[in-house]
Amino acid sequence: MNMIDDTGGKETSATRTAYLTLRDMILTGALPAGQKLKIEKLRGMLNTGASPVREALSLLTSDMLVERIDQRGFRAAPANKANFEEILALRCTLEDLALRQSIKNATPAWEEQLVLSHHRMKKTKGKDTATFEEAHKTFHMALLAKSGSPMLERFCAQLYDLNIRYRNIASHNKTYPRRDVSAEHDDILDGAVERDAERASASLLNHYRLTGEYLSRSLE
Amino acid sequence: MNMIDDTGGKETSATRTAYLTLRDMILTGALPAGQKLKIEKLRGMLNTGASPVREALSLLTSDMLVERIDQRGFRAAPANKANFEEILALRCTLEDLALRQSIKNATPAWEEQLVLSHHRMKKTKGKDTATFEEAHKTFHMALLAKSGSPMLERFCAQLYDLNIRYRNIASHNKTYPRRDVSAEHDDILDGAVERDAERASASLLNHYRLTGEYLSRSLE
DNA sequence: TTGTCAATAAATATCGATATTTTCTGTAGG
DNA sequence: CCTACAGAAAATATCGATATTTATTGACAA
Repeated sequence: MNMIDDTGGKETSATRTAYLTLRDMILTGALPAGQKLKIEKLRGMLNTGASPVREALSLLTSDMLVERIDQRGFRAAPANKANFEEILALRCTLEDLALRQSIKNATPAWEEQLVLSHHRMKKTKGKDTATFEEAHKTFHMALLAKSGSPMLERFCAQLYDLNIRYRNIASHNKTYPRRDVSAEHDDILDGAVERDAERASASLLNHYRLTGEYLSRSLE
Repeated sequence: MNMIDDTGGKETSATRTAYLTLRDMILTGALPAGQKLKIEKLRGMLNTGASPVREALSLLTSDMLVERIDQRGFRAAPANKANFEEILALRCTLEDLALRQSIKNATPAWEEQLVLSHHRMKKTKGKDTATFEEAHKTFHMALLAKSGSPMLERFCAQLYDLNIRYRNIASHNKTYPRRDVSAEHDDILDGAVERDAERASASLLNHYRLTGEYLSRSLE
């Protein structure tokens, strides 16, 4: 089979590769919201067959990143202000819930994982965006990791990604707000480590709403 | 092409047919929880090709009814007590939220749709289970229809189906509880129509928890 | 001009055949 | 007696080729 990877070391299926690539392209905006996703074209980009592409797109449906219309193909999920605000509101509700439960179920291991992922996130400060984004997500998910409800965590992760997508879409407008995001993260961490649900939750929601308000404005 | 439907009137794709059939089989328990879903076998059952089957299974992943493990196929989502209780808890949280928002956004049209779907549900009392179940779901979803958040409604619908699945799985144990489900529905409806969020929500959660407790016991 | 409809072009959906990978099984070595 | 491993069998994943469906175009009649 002919995959670009002639360095020898690939271990994953064509479907998975296509899934990850397409996912990334939609999240970063390389594939614009609402755009028709034609199999032939994607098949060319990823140089793979039609079946893996179709399957990857079907899978992306779960993440609400792709819409499927029977008999007339796939398209990148649309993006608009209302949808963004819906995501933000849901996220606040669900993460608040998950965070409080996590604090209730807190263990030393959880706490240490928190400190660790927070530290690692800080270390990525200078590096490229993708590296930071990954560490950032890891930190936020670590906060929820003891909610005791895998499904709730899954919902949160899904909403997190959708939110990132809007961040990427909006970041074309260059005016970026210069607030102290790092301090906000510290607050959340401190609240969680001290098992102070009120403080942790307030910091978290504040963190989301500040970004949210800014993004919302750039989506007019 | 050779589809069983020789009455002439089919309008839907093979993938969609496969999706609906498989979905139903998993929800009713015809395909037991945790079971390996072999393409060849399913291809035989549905007499269709491998592609529609694969695609249907990928789609069912969204509904958390099927698990996909890269390179080693699909299986029906597992079922156990912990998962059931997780679903129940999430459902209570999310539907409570959605119902309160719906009442806040209530309109005459919503109210009338509620009365209508409730009436229709009552009329299915004697008929077969499938007919009742459909009307029952319609009524419950109508309650949430004005939440203002399509994604929230989608989550609720998803959880609703997962719950039904457990009902079907557990119903093998014949001892069915004889409570007045009809009265419970009336309570919810009354609360909603009178825009009494407290009452409606309390009735709804009571309704879920009563069934939940029973089901939980039969899942030992 | 404008709307309708057939012919054409494009894209999706599906099939059947292989290539790849995983799982199973029995055997030889420790 | 168990463990590791080669070979066979089974199942998944993928390809390339068609059948079907939807979208487009352009001619013709109102």
